[in-house]
Amino acid sequence: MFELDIRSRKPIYEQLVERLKELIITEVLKIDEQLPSVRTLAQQLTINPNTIQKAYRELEIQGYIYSIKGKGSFVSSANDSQNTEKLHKVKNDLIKLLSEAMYLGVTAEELITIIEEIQASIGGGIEHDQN
Amino acid sequence: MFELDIRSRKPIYEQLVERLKELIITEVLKIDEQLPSVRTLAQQLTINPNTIQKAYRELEIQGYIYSIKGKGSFVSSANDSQNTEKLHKVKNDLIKLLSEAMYLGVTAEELITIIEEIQASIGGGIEHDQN
DNA sequence: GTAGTGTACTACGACTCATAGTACAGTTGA
DNA sequence: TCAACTGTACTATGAGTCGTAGTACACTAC
Repeated sequence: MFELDIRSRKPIYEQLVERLKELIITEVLKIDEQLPSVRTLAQQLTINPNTIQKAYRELEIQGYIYSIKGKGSFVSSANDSQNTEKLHKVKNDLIKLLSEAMYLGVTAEELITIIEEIQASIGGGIEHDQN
Repeated sequence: MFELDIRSRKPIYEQLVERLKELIITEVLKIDEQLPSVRTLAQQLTINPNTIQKAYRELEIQGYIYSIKGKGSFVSSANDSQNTEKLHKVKNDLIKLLSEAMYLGVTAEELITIIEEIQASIGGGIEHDQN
């Protein structure tokens, strides 16, 4: 489920944040699904529970999960009021990355194909839920 | 030209790398154009020349610039053999970010519009050069 | 020879990260 | 009511990274 790259410059808690975010976005983890507990995941990954807690806290701040003392941590629904600010940041990052991709030779057509592939794998599911 | 966010968690040299990369990608800095020298830019930004050198070295590793001892640092042309590996990384990052954007409610149409806008501002220039 | 250029190294202090350890608050089920 | 789970928060410590100051070498151009 998780592959931590201990030798990466990227902090372990950030790798966790990214990986969990991916699992939520790709709907491997569903809304209201419970995440592994801080202690359980720490044991599984052989890292400190505080490190897990730091990742979970960041995900909560970004609105991806919610936590209840005594019960656990769960996946949030996507429509969160925080998202407008986060959306702005994601769009800014996207513009930079898309520019870089095009600078490196990726065509607009290739990029559009990537978007369509993503839409087919997750976008359709979201639209289906909205019916 | 540069705005460094001293309070950012992001290291200064990484901010420099990103900003210079943007200037190269958007063709504010042109191929073979000389960058400010390490010492000059350090003075302008009131930071250490070693910090500048670190940023310039990273840009050189990524293939965006080339440096000549005694002469200076210059913008590389885009078609560099390293780019296939970097392209792969950029594509992977893009897929994640595009997925996140769509998860947050950005439609495929909006994303395509963004791509077209980028293409209009820099892509056209690149295609023009290829004529 | 001077004045510019890049490059590399050491040493140091500040900061971040991950850890170990501990403790408190809450929930649930027996 | 208690045990076993859950989340949350804190301190202290060591390791690693970052940016700095300082220094020195190699190169180019005039």
